[in-house]
Amino acid sequence: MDGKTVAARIHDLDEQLTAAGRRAARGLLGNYPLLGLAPVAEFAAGADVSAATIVRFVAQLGFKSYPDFQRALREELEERSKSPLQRGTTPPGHSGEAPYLSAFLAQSARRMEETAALISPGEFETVCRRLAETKRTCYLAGGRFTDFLAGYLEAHLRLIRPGIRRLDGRPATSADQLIDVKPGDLAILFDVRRYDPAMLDIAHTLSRRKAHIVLITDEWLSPIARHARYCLPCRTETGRTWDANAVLLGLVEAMIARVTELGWETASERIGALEGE
Amino acid sequence: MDGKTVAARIHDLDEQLTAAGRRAARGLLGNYPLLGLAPVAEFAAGADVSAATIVRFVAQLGFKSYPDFQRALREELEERSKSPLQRGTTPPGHSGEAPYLSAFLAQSARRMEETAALISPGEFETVCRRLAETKRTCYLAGGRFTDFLAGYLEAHLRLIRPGIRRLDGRPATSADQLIDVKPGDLAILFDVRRYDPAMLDIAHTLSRRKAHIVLITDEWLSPIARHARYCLPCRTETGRTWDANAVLLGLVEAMIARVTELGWETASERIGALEGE
DNA sequence: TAACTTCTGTAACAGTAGTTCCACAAACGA
DNA sequence: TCGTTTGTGGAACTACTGTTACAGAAGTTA
Repeated sequence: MDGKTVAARIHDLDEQLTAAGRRAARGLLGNYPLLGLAPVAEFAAGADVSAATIVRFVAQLGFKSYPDFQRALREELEERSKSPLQRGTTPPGHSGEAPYLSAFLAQSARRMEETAALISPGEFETVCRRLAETKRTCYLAGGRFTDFLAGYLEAHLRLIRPGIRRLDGRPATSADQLIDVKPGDLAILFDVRRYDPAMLDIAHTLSRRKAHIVLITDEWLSPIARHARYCLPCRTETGRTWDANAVLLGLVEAMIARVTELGWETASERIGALEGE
Repeated sequence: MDGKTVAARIHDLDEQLTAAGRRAARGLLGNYPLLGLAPVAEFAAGADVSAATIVRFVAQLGFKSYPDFQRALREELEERSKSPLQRGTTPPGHSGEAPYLSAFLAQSARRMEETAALISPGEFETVCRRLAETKRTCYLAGGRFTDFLAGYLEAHLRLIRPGIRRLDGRPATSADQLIDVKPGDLAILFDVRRYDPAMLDIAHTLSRRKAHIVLITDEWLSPIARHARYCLPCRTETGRTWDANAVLLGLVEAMIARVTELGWETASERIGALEGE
């Protein structure tokens, strides 16, 4: 027919799709283009709609029959395999306007890649190794918009190893929570700009007790950096009202993944217990 | 059947193949596996043999029917698209050990870009518009590993507009929290795999009360999708123990950014108040 | 709330695909 | 060279898949 990919056609329709049609579209885009190469019944089952809806959907895309649609998918797949450097799932042939979401996510993605250049691989590895050792207690804390990161990391680390303690942000209670800190204990602190004075206090205390601080921060570096033994900065700048904390979560997930690998003996049992709960 | 690829099976037969069978084999291997996904007649034409030969060839490979053979090819293709997750944009300048963090973040970045293709721009925009309207109450809830996302979104939305309510996960209390829900109210639910039954319950209740559900989920779609008016799926698959939830946070941040823009009159005052606090 | 419009799934239909049979052609052995 | 065996393609057959019509459900508007 014409040079448009099926995926592009789907995005062109977009608004014109009905509820069930949209489910079909999602199903296809979800595992593209394989679901479309299956028989109608299977496609329908996979997208949780009826076969009739699939046929209507395909007709709406501009194909005169289902086999016709499948042929287009196959040809598309053939083209793609011919030019191996076909990156990005969004071909540049997109018409006019730049979709807000694509642009935003692409920017976040770029920040994420830049972050890899910002952090020394060796430092990252060392931090993960220290986390995988179960001998020392590990403390976690975050500020106003980063506390949830501490929570996320805590939830996963608890599955992987014992000896995890999370500090809540209130200065009054944090003092109590820090009494047990021993020299050589690990503390992971999150602090991004509009840096939190309470976090700095905690860092001071930890430093005085000779804990080893791992700081996860932004490219401008929290004042805590002076007390930190390890420092993992992320590129968060967006030029908008809010910074990109998704990059921090990306780093956290990388840590979780690496620590899971390193402590797999311990972790696998514990995770297994979770699955069977 | 078994784990062998079709290509491997062909090589196993090899000697046992007849002249025409070999032509079929050559044709298939020539543009693998696309020719096998075509109808028999086309496969036959492409390999320059008769349709009957193709059927015999497929039977020889150990498949009990042609559709069965095609299913195997599709599954194989699916597997193949899952495995090259490791192909990081590894800069060649790095000697020695593989930079784990770079590879990981590159993968996350890639998932983020793919997510843009998965979500319809119009749907995203519509959801943001609805969020920027301050007339309706907006409810938020998340599951085990996604509750923090609801929390993050809540914290920001509260700054932008009034009428935000977060539901906690406990079934006992969630019922109480839902009594005030009015038809047309918005509810943003997070649910990723190992889908949370409690979330489904909440979705049921919301659906019964005619709330409009916005579902943020993974590419396999939570069962809540059936009740959702808007559905925003993210690519989270990593092939590792844990999925990539950073992508979800990326989406959430995009929503926050867009809603901030749309409701700037209201938002700027409120944010100003925060700065000066 | 009620009438209207639009959408969606079920079930019957029709067409096309995959399958099988049979006759012929080719290769091999006597 | 002839008979036998094996491989191959054409054509009829069958079964399944894609299609379509219809009725009920859902959503929308007054």
